[in-house]
Amino acid sequence: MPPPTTGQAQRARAPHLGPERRRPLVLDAARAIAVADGIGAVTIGSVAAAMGVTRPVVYACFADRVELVDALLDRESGELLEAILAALHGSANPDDPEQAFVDGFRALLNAAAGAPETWRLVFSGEPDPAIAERFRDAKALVQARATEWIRPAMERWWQTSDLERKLPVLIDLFLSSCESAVRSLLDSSNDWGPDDLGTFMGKALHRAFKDA
Amino acid sequence: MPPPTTGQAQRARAPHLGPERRRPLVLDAARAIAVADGIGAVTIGSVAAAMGVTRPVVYACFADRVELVDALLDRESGELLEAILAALHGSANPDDPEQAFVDGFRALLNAAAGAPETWRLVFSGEPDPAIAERFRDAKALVQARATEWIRPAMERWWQTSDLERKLPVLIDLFLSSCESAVRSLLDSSNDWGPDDLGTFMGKALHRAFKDA
DNA sequence: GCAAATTCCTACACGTGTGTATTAATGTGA
DNA sequence: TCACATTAATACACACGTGTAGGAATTTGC
Repeated sequence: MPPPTTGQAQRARAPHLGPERRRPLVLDAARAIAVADGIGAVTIGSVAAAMGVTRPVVYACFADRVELVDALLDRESGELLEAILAALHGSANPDDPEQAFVDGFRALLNAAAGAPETWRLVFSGEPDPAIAERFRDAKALVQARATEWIRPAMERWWQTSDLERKLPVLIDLFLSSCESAVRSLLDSSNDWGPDDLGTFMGKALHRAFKDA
Repeated sequence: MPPPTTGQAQRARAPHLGPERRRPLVLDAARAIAVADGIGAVTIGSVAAAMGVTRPVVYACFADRVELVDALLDRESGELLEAILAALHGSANPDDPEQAFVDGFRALLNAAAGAPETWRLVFSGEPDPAIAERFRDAKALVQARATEWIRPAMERWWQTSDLERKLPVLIDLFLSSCESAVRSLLDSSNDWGPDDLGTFMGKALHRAFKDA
C-alpha cells in the first residue's frame, strides 16, 4: 500500500541529474555542513543525507572524502587566496608606509566582508588530518608572499637592523593580526565595518612594525 | 608450547597496579601520544596499546575518552593557565606601560620555555569536537582576565577614546599576538629566547596599543 | 510508444573505535 | 601454603564511516 496522505510520503526518488550536474550541488551541501558544524562533520554520508540522496550518488561525483573536501576547498578558497594576495600586492604604496598598511587591511577585510561564509569556513581551523596538509600549503604560500612584501618594505622604509632574525617573528605576528582582524570583522557582536576596522588595524600594525 | 627463545616472548601480563596507581601512567601515555600525533590520536585503544595493556584497564581508570582527555588537559594546562594569568597580573607596573608589556611577554614566554611540550600540545589547536569546549572555556577565561588588565591600563595611560568599541578588537589582537609569540618561541628553526623575544614583542605590542 | 542507456537505491562487507560481561591470572592475608 | 579479593585479558555487541556490487526506476532516443 502506498503511503497515505498523512505526513510526508517516504522520500521520493531523487531526479536523474548525473555526476556532472550534481557535482556543484554536492559542494553546496558540503559547504553548508562545513559552515554549520566544521569540516570534520563533512562525511560522504552527511552530505548525501543533506541533499536527500544516498551515498553512492555522492561517490559517483567524488572518489572519496578527501577528493570531495579538496574540491570544496579549491572552489571556496580560490578567490579567497586571490583576495589575500591582491591585498598584499595592491598596497605597495612606496611613499606612505602607514597608508600601505591601511590599504592592505582594508582590501583584506573588504574581501572578507564580501564572502563571509567562505572566510568563516576557512578561518575556523582544520580538524582533519587528511585536510590539514592543504591548509599548511595555503598558509605557507601566503607566508612566502607576505615575506616578499614586508622584507623590502622594512629595508626601504625603516632600515630595520638584524632583519633576517626578526622577519620570521614579524611575519607570524602580521599573519596572526590578519586572522584576528578577520575574526573581529566576522564577529557579529560588534559593529565594525571593513573600512574603519581596516584603518584601525592597519594603523596599529604600522606602529608595531615601524620601529621594530 | 611456550614461546621458544627466539624473538620476544608474547607480551607478558601487565602487573596488578589497580586504577589508582595506574591513572597517572595512563595520562603519561596519553600525553606522549598527543604530543606526537595530536589530541585526535588519543583514543582508549591507542593509549592502552602504548602502555602494553588492554582497553578495559584504561576504562577502569577513566569512564570514557572525554573524561580521559579532560583529566589530561586538567593536569597539563593547570599551571599553564596559572602562568598566563600570572603573566598578566605580575606586569602591572603602573608607571611604565612599555615595561609592563615587556614584563608580561617575558613572563609568558619564560613559562612557555619551561614546559615546551605542554604548551606545544595546548597551542596546536583542537581537532576534537568533544574537547573543543574546554579550549573555548579556557580561552574565554583568559580573554576576560586580559580585558580586566588592559581596560584600566588604556584608560589610565592613554585615555583611549571610544574604548568600549575598540576593546574587543584590541583584546583579540593581543591574544593573537601572545599565541604568535609562543609559536615563534617554540619554533626551533630560530634562535630566539624567552627574554629577548619577550622584549621585542612587548615593545612592538606596546607601540600598537599606545595610540590606538 | 518503447527499447536501451543512464542514474539511483538497497544491501552487503569491511575497518575502527566504543563500552561491557565473563573468564583467568595475580597478589595477599590468614 | 592456600583461599580470597583484586586486577587484567578475552570476547562480544554496537555504532558509524567507508567503499562496492547488483537490481529497480527514470530518462532519452528512436
